[in-house]
Amino acid sequence: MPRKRKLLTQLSALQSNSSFPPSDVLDNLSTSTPEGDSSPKSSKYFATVKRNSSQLETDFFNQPCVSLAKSFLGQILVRKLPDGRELWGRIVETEAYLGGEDEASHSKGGKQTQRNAAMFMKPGTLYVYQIYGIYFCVNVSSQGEGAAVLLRSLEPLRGLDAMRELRSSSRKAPAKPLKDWQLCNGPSKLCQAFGIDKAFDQRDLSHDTAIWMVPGHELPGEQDVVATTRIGIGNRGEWTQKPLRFYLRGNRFVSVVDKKTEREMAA
DNA sequence: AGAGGGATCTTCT
DNA sequence: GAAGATCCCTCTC
Repeated sequence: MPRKRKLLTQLSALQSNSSFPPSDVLDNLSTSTPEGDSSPKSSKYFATVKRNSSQLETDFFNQPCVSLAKSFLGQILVRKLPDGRELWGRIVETEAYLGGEDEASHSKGGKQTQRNAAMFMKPGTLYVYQIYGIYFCVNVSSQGEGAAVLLRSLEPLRGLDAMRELRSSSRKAPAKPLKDWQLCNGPSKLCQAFGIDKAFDQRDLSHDTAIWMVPGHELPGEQDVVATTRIGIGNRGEWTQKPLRFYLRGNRFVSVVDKKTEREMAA
């Protein structure tokens, strides 16, 4: 489905009331420009009003890892940049990393280190680590000892110009401007686009002022979620093949599509 | 369209 | 000392 039409669908769903999400999400929408990027900085008072009742809290994050990984799909990650600009992205792809027994997890064997400490913290705590010396990945701690959910892809909703800047700055050739679908379709790309680095490690998603989540208005049903193997974990025995990656079927912003699994799904 | 390699550095063995 | 929950560019078919 064309993107424009999809956005229109979302918008009309919002405006035709529905009790969900609550009012301040609507406020955000109605006070933002369509572009969202060049909007004037809001006052402190307004910013305070903006982020309270609708944001996802600890009780949401406090669910088993696989359950949380699926529940994230369709929810919205919000990032407020130092200059006041807000970035919005709809979560479309996640991976569950269980503690202890999961051989592909940084917390395998139940071992806690300085790096992975955030995986053992309260649900909703961010675990950010550097990979290959140059990139970052962001996880959210879930219920369960050492368990966390990796955020793999977002559908950019607001602040796309800022995302493009952040993504392009760390690349070599100026090249062509990135397409919308290239902004956040990968765990390290979304970190770049949202300005998430090591400084966000161990922060609490339900109390931070620079990053938080709000409920999405278009949540998927069972049929819309593809469950398949995780990406880039190498050979981890039986854990290599477990269906612990989840993404929205048919969404253009997913990083890796598994057509075979999709064909095997019941229509 | 797909394969292959380089970048780059922290963490843990 | 080696590996790594990645990305991007280049080469080849």
